[in-house]
Amino acid sequence: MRPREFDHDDVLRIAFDQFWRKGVRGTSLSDIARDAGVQRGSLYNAFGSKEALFLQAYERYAGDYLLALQKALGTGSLRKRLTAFFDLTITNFRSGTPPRGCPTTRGLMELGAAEGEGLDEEARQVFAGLISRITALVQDTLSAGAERGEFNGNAGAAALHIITVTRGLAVLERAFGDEPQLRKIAAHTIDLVLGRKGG
Amino acid sequence: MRPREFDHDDVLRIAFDQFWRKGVRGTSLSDIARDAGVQRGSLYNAFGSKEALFLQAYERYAGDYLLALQKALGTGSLRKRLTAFFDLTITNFRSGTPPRGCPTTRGLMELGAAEGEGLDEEARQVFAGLISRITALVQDTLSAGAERGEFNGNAGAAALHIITVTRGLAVLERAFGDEPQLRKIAAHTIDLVLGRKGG
DNA sequence: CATGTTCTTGACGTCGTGTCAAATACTTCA
DNA sequence: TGAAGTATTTGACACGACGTCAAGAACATG
Repeated sequence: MRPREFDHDDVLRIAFDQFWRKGVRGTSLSDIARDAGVQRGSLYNAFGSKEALFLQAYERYAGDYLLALQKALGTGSLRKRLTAFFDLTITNFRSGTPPRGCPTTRGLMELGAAEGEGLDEEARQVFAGLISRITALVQDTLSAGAERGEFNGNAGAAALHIITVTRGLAVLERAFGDEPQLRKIAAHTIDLVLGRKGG
Repeated sequence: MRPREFDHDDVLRIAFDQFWRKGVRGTSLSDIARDAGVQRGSLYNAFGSKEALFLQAYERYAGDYLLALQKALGTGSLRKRLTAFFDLTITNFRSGTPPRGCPTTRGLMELGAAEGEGLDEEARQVFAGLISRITALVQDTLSAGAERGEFNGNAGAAALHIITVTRGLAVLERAFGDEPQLRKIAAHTIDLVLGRKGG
């Protein structure tokens, strides 16, 4: 056994950074290889394909992202929690250091990756899994809020609604990039779901 | 002057159909050329690039789509109009004849097209323009409904909210493909915006 | 120190985009 | 009717990216 000359996780981080900054399509394995100081062939040997590499990098990110969301949803009044949730989501659209006019957002990266063919099905499932887990997180938060009398309504439906708005915001961000407006929409959504009390 | 041997609009239609079925990335100009019975070079001569061709095909589609939306938003009670609007939007996600497990939807095609680099900026603007026009349409409908007492609230904010949900549905459709659930979310959104009266 | 397994390396094949010059076909003007 | 001019078509070319493969290199194990 000959040991790897590079760190698996380092490459994953570097790859994700590139995918995020330049988009999946706009990032070649040569770019990643150069940045990571690794031969291109080694990447194929270690990960199999560009898409498999993306998937691993994405799943790694998804884990971190979920933890952050969980934290944001864990303190304060229900309204505060939801506000923090939207804040984190919107901030995340442009976190990092995007280049000139970069329209690529983490919030929709997986769509760019799946566009065309290839790992479509697998990327779809990974993405769907992330969405589901986020929805569950929000739903739990709403249910807990309901028990404290901060919300009355269908927690499942409301959570689904919130997640839908969240994904819609990602699309709008890509089209307009207007962050203040996104926050207005988010606030409005919270008002609608919570019934405007306290707003 | 030598006249073109193919019809500009025919090619646009054929190209859009391919883009829709296989995604922008998954469609090569060779595919379109073969389907249209045109030489690949002629496409470059006539349209400039794959992305320019996509943009023209997309703008053509956008015009048709807007007309259909306008029609859907034009009859019945406000609730009926919004329901028709969401129906058309959701149906449009999968209209046509997608191949096996096709995850590409018209609702997000432009994102796949813009992924990476190239015409990013231009595609973004075209997409943003379409979103804006749809938002205006919805807002007008809400304002008209408000005058008839069917809605009271901020028509602008509500329209933005609805459009956001719409784009979010497109993302969810891509992730889950579960149409019944999309319709539930749509109905819930209408309830939230209209205040659940009559539902 | 020999052996074997895995990783690395560089060359190759394929496909897709985009460019270019030469050939072609049509219009227009004489 | 015929010649000139112009835009289109055509096929070859260059380039970059993904993916494969065989040969060489480096390490663990006996």
